[in-house]
Order: sequence, then C-alpha cells, then structure tokens
Amino acid sequence: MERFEIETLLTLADELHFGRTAARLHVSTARVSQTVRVLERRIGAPLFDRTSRRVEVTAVGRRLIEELRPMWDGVERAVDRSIQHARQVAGELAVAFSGPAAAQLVVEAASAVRKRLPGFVVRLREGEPSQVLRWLRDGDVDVALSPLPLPQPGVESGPVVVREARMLAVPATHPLAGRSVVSFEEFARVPVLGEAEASGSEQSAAPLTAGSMHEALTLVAAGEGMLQVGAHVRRYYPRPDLAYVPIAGAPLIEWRLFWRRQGDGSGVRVFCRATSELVEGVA
Amino acid sequence: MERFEIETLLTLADELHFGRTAARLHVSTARVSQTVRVLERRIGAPLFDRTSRRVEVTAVGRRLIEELRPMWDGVERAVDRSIQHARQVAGELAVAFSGPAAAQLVVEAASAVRKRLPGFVVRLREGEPSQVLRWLRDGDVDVALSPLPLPQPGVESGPVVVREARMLAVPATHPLAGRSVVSFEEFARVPVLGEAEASGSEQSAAPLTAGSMHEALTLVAAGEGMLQVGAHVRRYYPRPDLAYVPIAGAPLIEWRLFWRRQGDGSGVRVFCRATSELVEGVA
DNA sequence: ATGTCTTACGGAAGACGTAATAATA
DNA sequence: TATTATTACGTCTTCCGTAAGACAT
Repeated sequence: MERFEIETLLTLADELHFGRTAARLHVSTARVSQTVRVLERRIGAPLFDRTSRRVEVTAVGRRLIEELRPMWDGVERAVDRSIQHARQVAGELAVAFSGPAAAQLVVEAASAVRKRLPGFVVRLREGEPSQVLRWLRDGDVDVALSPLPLPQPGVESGPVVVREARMLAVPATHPLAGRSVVSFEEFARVPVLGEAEASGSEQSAAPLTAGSMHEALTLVAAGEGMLQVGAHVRRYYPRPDLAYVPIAGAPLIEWRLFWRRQGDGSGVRVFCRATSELVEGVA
Repeated sequence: MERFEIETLLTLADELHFGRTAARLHVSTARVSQTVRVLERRIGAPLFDRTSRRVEVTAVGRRLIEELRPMWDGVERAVDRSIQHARQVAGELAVAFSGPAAAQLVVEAASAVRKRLPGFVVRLREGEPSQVLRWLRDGDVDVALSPLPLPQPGVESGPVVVREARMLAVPATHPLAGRSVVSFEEFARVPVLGEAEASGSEQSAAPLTAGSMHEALTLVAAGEGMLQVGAHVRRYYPRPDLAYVPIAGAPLIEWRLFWRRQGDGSGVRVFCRATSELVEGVA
C-alpha cells in the first residue's frame, strides 16, 4: 500500500467526492480515480460504491478505513516528531512572532542565544498571531511569541514577557478620534473588526476580517469598523487617516512565550531565559 | 514518507547492512543508499552513522524507528485483513492442504460448498504441511487441512477429520523392510529424515531435510535415513525401492481443519460442516 | 443539459540498476 | 587489500495531467 493510495483513500472517505478529494491532495480528479481503481484491485473488492452522482463507502472500505486511519495518523505523528527532534539535535531553533514590536525583542533574544550557544542556528518567522500558533502546534517552529491566550493542548506557555495597553483604532474623522480615552461601553454597538481567526473567543464574530494588520487598518480608515490593537501599533503603524484611543479599564494585552510540551531542546530553554532577562533588564 | 522509505528504514535498522537490506527488499544496494539519503534530507538529520565498514542508528533514527514500526505494522495488518475481508465478501474460499489423501477429502468438501452456496468460488492450493500453515497465518488461505499440531496463535483448530496409522518408510533392502511391525525403540538410533520445518518439535533435528514427499522418499531409498509417514503414503507413493512398516504403539496421526480466529466467513463455516459430514458418512 | 466519474493517451519526472569511486579495517 | 557504502549516469517505468467519453439526475 503506497503513501498516496492511503491518503487518497482516507481523504475520499472524508469528502465522498472525487473533485474535492483531488483539490485537497493537489492532483487531478483523474489521478484520484486511477488510484482508487488500483487500490481496489489490490484489495480485491470495491472500496466505494459510486455513480457519477454519488459516492459512498462499501463495507470492506469502511472496515479498512477504520483500521487504517489511526495507524497512518501514527506514522505521520512519528515523522513530524522526528523532524522536530532532528532540528534540536542539529542545533537549530525556529522562532515565530507577530508584528514589529515583538520582532525587536525576538531578534535581541536570538542574538543572545547565538552568543551563549555558539554554532546554533536561529530562524525567525513572522506571521499573524493565529498562524504563529498553528506553526507551533504543527511543529514548524519551536517557540512562539504571541498575544493570544492559547487554549491549545500540548503547548506550554511561559511568563508574560510584554504588557501593553489596549487601544482602539478609529478613522481620523470619527467622533471618538479626538478623545483621550474611551470606555468599552462607548463602542459596544459599533462593528469591531477582527483579524482572521486572530481574535480568539473573546471577541464576538466580526463582520469583516483582514489577513494582516495593514489590511485591517485600511478597512478601519475606510470606515468599515474599528479595531482593538496593542499600544505598539501606534508607533509602528502611524497613519494620518487613523487615530488610536486608549481604552479605559481594559485589561492589558499580555504577550507570552509558548512552546510544545514535548521536545523542549536546549535552544528553547536558552531562548526563554534570554528573553526573560532582556525584559527584566529593561524593567 | 513513502512506503518504500519506511520499509527501507525499518529493514536497515534490522540488518545494519546495506547489502542484506537490499537483498531482503529485492533492490540494488545503490537504491537503498539513495533512499536513505533522501529520507535523511526529509527528516533533517542523519538516521544512520555509517562507514564502509559499520552501520549504526543515530539517536534521531532510533526514536523514529521505535515510533514508526508499530504504526507501520498496524497499516500492514489492516491491509491484510481487508484483503481477507474482500475475499469473503466476494464469495471466495481458499483452501490449502497437503498430499493426495487430503486432496480427495478437500475436493469433495469443496463441491459440497459449491452446491450449498451457489456462485461461491473455492480455490484449492496444495503445499507441504508447514507451508500450508504459513499460508493460513498470512491470510493467503482461509482454511487448511493439516496433520501438524499447530501451536500458532490466532488460529483455531477444528475436530479431527482423519486418523491414520504412523508408518516408517525404509529402503527395500533394509533389515526392517520385511517386518510386519516395528517399535519406536528399534529405530531410535538411526537417522530420521524430516521435511523442512514440517516435523515440528516432536522430532529432534533431522540430519537432512527435503522439500517435498517425493524428495524425502528418494533420500530414504538412497539410504540417507528413514521417514515417519502416514498410512496413506503407502497407497499414494508405492515404490519398489521402499518398504512401509507400521510403527507399534505410535500415536495416530490426526488431520484437523484449521482457520483463523477472526474472519470466519460463511464459506469457512460451510466448508467445515461439509467436511465433518463427509467424514461421518464414511465412518 | 449539467455536473461528475472514468478512460485514453502522451510527456515528463523519478525510480532503479550498472559500473566506477571512495573509504575503512 | 578486501569489503562495503556512495556517486554518476543512462534507461525505462509509471506517474499524472489534459481532453474526450460515459453516465446519472
């Protein structure tokens, strides 16, 4: 049984549709059809009952899929963990973060790691907060610096590393723009934008979402809504068409370090120590 | 991770030798080398420390192999079971047996199955006793008729279907040839041949082994030793250069039906019923 | 008639073996 | 020096997409 046959089988069992299966696997539908055919020949019985209109799994197919899926998942987990293990052993550390404020801290901590662990290679990746945590979960990076609360299982969070005030970004022409402070109640009824998936569960469903901070701020300037941001945004995204107003009584945004419970190599530990020391030095 | 990469990794971990690994996988050593190389590139670290003189697994390799092996075994088990399942559903029954005496019984039982289950396809395979049981264990056949005691786990045995006397095959010119009966003690000190792996644990290591009954009898005729056989052999392998002498006080050879605990399709049950009825009808 | 699965076919990627090379004991 | 892993390279399989066909609704 070949890797691609297994993945085709499991995906088609999920989708029950050759076209969507092909899309998920990034191949043509013809390839899916061919693959299923040779697989059925190998097993010796049809795995799917299908017309050009409907696809369903047979009894033989169902049993095979049920027994196969946990095993194949196990294979993939083993490989992923091995890739992480290899990175540790090779003396590499991948760090992900969001935004320019975090970048500064991360870069300094990285150079501290390089000084303390000569020969260590530190890779930095920037992305949106939600993507950063997905990278961490998938093992693409070893440490993440993120402002999100993070309910992910298997991921540990370190101490708070940065605290910043919560501010509201509003169009420069908006009545609130001139205020020195706003309260939650004052914008409870206006639409509040959220970055895609980034707002977590604390913000109710946003009417519009943006893929990046630049996009989000442009939407705000266009009058599509408002946006809660950290205080650093005022420094790093100054725009004449926007105003940033502190939110009264709002809890501070807390940036933490996150890492996977398993696979904490020396690189991770040193990086976290270095970050904490940098923060304390400043404070 | 491709199927061939996994199998190469696990086999090389067993053998710690590229040549033997290549032989077991029926490929060239170059292919093994190439495959390990791309796998290591994919993981990101060496999996084996190797010189042209010694191969050993690295820490990363060891962990990957430990986690991978049970999962991959599970994948293969799932596929094997599915092939058996498919055969049942398709209305097929594969029966294995040894020797012409068993053949007669099996053929009659097979035609009874075909009569009772119209459209059922019954396939017969003949092989040496030990091979027959290996086929059963590996799922190549559904039922086996064999004279061996069978200590295999996961395999169930049915009632005794045929009993026959134990006889000793000796060269026609041998002093024992003229006897009407011999006792165990009389040939305790002469070499006794065994078919390869077939004698099980009840016979001590044989000085020579043969792959088939014909070969074994030829060795006996050539004076290489003697052979314990069932009484039917006298009827089906009559030879002028051999004599068959009953063994006094020896336990009878008992032929039983065997099948796997899981995967007992209707074909298996009907076949066993039919065989029992045939035997009772004769008795 | 339209959406969807299957078949036919050709080009390209890579699988794989042979043979030469390098390296170790 | 003998054994064994690696590299280079050419061949040939088979992978896989395009496009046309078949089928159900």
